[in-house]
Amino acid sequence: MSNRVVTRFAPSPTGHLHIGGARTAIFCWLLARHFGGEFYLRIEDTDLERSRQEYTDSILASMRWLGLDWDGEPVYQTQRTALYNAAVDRLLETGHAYWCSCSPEEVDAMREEARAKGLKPRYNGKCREQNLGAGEGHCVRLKIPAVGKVVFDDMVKGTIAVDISELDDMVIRRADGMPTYNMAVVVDDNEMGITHVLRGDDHVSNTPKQILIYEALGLPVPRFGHVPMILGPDRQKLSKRHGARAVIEYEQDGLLPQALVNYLVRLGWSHGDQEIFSLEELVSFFDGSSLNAAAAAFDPEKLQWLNAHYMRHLPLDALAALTTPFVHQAGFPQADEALVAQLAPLFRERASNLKDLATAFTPLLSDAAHVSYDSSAVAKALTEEGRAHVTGVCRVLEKLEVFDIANTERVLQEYVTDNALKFKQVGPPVRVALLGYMGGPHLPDVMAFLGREETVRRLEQASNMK
RNA sequence: GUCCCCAUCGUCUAGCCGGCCCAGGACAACGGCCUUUCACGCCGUCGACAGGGGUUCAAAUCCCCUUGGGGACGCCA
Repeated sequence: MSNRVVTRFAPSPTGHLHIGGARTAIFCWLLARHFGGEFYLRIEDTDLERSRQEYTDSILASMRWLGLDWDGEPVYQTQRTALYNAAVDRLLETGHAYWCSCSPEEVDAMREEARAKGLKPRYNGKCREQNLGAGEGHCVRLKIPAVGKVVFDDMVKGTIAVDISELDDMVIRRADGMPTYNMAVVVDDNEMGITHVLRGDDHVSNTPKQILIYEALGLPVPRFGHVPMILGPDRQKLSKRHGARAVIEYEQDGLLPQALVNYLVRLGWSHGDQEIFSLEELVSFFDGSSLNAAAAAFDPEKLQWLNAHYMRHLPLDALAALTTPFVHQAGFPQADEALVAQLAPLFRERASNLKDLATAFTPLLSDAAHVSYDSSAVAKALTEEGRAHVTGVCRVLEKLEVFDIANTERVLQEYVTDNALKFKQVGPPVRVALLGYMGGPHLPDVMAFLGREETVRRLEQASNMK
């Protein structure tokens, strides 16, 4: 017996990859990578109505973006009906399953009746001993044991026991011949050699059902682990109201994948007091323990903080490469990576995502005529006196031979000293004249970037304002 | 309604096979320092063991109940 670890992530392609799914994918991936095992992808596309190829593509793209590589080719459930049917037939042959002719309406009535009595709504086993054969509208049900308990040791929640009286003879093959979810999952997990099933909390009640199928089939039962769902900031179920939820949306907002991964992993898992983890560290630390059994609320602010952290620590060329598309999107299609690499250092500590970073470049990339001036900043800084200083500074700057950071800084300082001023009197008006708002990078950095000609143009433009 | 799961600062969490915890870290908030603005960085403040019973010399840590939250009860996945 080897103790290899094989995990899988099994999304259904009915939407983009959401952060909840992304987190369980990350956990599964980490578990497999930590133990040097395998990680597979299975597309659960048996719901023909809602499944779409574009969503499969989107999910795979998000997985790649997050850096989660999978082994082999993704498995598609719609291509494996033969496998499921063989298993159902086997169950029929061994007497572990039976044909059922009850209509959905009849079953509904049974459930209603049970509920009315204060019991768990269940199918009452009407066709169980009928020995029906295949027939129009007949489905196949699993014949579950009459009494007993299903017990399993959950990796995150510990021992979970459910009495069989809580379960009923579930449908394993629909009247249309397609296997039901629980049936397909068991067949696939077994066939794919999955040893550890890590999935969302919402599946705990499916687990006893699946275990019953494993047992009827005489198959080894894998290890299960159910991670709690992610709640919204208001501790309610995560929904559209809570803003971006799909991984692709975070990507479009300019988040770094390592920040999202780091954030998501820390939601429900911890390693002492450590907050920042490289992927390598995660792989070495994550062994499936230390998973939190309680649900966690999603905190956009902490995500933002993490993202800002990663942006500050990214090598400049990498940051520039990632930011450039956002700069194009912000309306400057001519900007290249070299230009972005010049700008990024001036703003990277003031932005918490790539999109904001790119947007922050706007005043420097626009020409003088298109700088947008913040009216309250103008009112406050470009007073008559302020404009006089702007003019004064302009006069000395236009004479500067070498227009670089050191020289502009020196000249600016000299202007202040020579005129017995305080920097506070000069800095703000010049800043607003150059950028249009209060805030942003150091003035010499801004001037050096703009160059003498553009700097002078802006200063003159501001001197003549009003 | 029935069953299952969960419960430490506003949030993520450490601690949880009992004593080192009048509970530690991080985000946020607030205050300060740095500073040519904004930001970064640094320092500090505020802030929690849901409630009640047990067990024990000793409980955030073990047990029970209550309350609160979540999930599931489909021929969806």
